[in-house]
Amino acid sequence: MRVSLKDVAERAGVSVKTVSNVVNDYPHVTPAMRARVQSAIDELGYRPNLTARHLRKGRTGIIGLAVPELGNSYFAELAGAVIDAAAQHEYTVLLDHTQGQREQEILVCQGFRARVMDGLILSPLELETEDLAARRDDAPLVLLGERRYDLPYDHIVIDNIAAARAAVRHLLALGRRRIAFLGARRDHSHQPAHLRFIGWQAELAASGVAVDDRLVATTSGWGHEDGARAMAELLDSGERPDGVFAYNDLVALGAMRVMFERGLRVPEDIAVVGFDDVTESRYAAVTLTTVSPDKEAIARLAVESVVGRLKGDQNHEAPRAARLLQPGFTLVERESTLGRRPHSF
Amino acid sequence: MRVSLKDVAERAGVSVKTVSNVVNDYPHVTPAMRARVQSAIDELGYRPNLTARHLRKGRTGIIGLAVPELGNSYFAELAGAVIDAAAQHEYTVLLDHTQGQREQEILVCQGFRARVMDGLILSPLELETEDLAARRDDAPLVLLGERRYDLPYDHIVIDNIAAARAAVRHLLALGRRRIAFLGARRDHSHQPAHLRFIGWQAELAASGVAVDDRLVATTSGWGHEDGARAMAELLDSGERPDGVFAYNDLVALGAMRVMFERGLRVPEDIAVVGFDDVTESRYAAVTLTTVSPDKEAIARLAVESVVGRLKGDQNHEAPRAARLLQPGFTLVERESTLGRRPHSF
DNA sequence: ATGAAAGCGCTAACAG
DNA sequence: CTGTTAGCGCTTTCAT
Repeated sequence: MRVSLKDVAERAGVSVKTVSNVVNDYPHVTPAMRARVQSAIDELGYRPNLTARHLRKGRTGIIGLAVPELGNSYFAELAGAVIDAAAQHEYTVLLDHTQGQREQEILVCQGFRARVMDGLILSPLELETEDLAARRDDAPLVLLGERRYDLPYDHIVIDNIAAARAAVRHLLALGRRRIAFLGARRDHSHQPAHLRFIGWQAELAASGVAVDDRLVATTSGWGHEDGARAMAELLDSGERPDGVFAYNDLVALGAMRVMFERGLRVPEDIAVVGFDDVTESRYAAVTLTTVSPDKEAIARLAVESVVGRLKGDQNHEAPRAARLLQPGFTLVERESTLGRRPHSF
Repeated sequence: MRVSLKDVAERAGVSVKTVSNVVNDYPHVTPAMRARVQSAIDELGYRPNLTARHLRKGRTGIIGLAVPELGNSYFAELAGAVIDAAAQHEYTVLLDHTQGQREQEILVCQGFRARVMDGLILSPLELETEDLAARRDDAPLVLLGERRYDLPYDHIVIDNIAAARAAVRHLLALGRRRIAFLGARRDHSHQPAHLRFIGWQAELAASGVAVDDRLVATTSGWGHEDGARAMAELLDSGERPDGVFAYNDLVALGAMRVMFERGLRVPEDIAVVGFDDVTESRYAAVTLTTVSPDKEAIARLAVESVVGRLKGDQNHEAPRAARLLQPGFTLVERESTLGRRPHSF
């Protein structure tokens, strides 16, 4: 059987409390006592039972992170950053993926298999305001990404409209006029992908370029395959854009694959801009120009939000008002818009 | 404050046990009783405290998964598969990344911030046999990947030598004779990357092709950047392979980027084979021929191994002997060896 | 500075 | 079929 505090106490001939003090680095313990207890701990190979500690303290030291899809490297890279940021605060991350399904997102934010998590970082795709409003769980929740909800939760997201406009502006500056948007939802008056779509529209309008609905390609998801399919359909319909702004890098890369297959040159025939700046984009045959959100900042802010509220609870402070935090982004210009650059390697 | 079983019991005018029975779907409860208790639960918005349950039952329902790097989509995709497989057994996954650092791998397998995990799935890179032998934690552990340890832990790994040989055989069949290996470690008599390297050597030798050490490029890691750097160095050294077998897809893709930059055609000048079959490889400008391990099988077997041992403990069964499980793999032949194929889109 | 005892919320014997 | 009770291993008053 496992060795408990009591076993160590018996072995060292002291009380449990003393052992607990040593384990938790309590200030007032005589060095001699500490040494005695420590050796008992070592001899018995004692390891504290975190579950018991958690029950007692009411906190588990675990925060949840729920993203749509780990196969999308943006979320994988973000998850890595969150794990690291959490570790800085001595928190562990429980990772879940929702496949972008509303049901799964609801389950996660209701804390379904939770109550193990002190707090939750959620990157929703299909979740509706009403779902979130119906949330019973009182653990701190912070939202990530483009979807907006008018509810008192911290929300961390870059300025998607500004970022999209910067991307489109870049294409316009290159002289492109027939700029397609890849990755809208069927109902584009709605979330998600809404803001990037709006940004695309706004920038075109501001530059006096006609907004052509035939240049908007909808997708069901946002992976390579969706981008490829959307691009193929667009081309099959007879449209011939000279620029493409994609919902994200994966969609952009999938679309580029189709362009290559059909003998279209990037950027000569079609210039392409993505969104996310995943590692893959830096190593594509034609490197991808893309909006690069500050992932570390996003991760850090998300963790700080959750941890901050947790600390607040603990100190019986009045809850802070919900905040909208906007980390920065940059437009990284690469070959898919600028053309062949000098060798990097 | 949170509502507990006791509160519900008072409200419903029954004992805690009865409430517990209802919550746990105990068979022998009268429908009337069940209804009464259920409504009390609903009114109070009761949610069971899992931590308490865990303490009581000695199990947390959480298994850990530690991979080197989430940014590598192979591991991200694998993690997704493990999460799904675990969910089938009603387990939740705690994900960690070790950055392929020995220290971190040791910490994880010692169950450092653990005791929260009932079991652990670890994909080690630098961990040594001695580290593992020194493990005190008695939670079930299953190992993933190429590294072998002569210790009584289940190990799940495809036949790397056979897979590497199949890859090299494919290149040889295409008439290539100067086949480079990208991604060895400085000390190639050693793990990891050992088996794939051995397979490369063995297949060349078996075909009577000279094994040329100058065609072996070492890397420090296994990302795009490592592949790019290794390929650049190889070419700078004046070598001119006609085939490349890379440790993994990311290394292969990184190397291909360099080939494109230098005007080398794939596969005409250099045919390339990778390893892992990440999604990205199917959408590259030149799609990548690669060894495709059965990720779902790996995930399923890993979870079943851990869960099986957990069940065994519970039933006081004698522990099963450690097993070596080898899921299958296939060689997926694409453009990087076969050349331009008919359109997919 | 250390010890004794209570109890976090739950499940599992054991009664009834 | 339902109630009583004793802990799971730990932290934490409250004493000393």
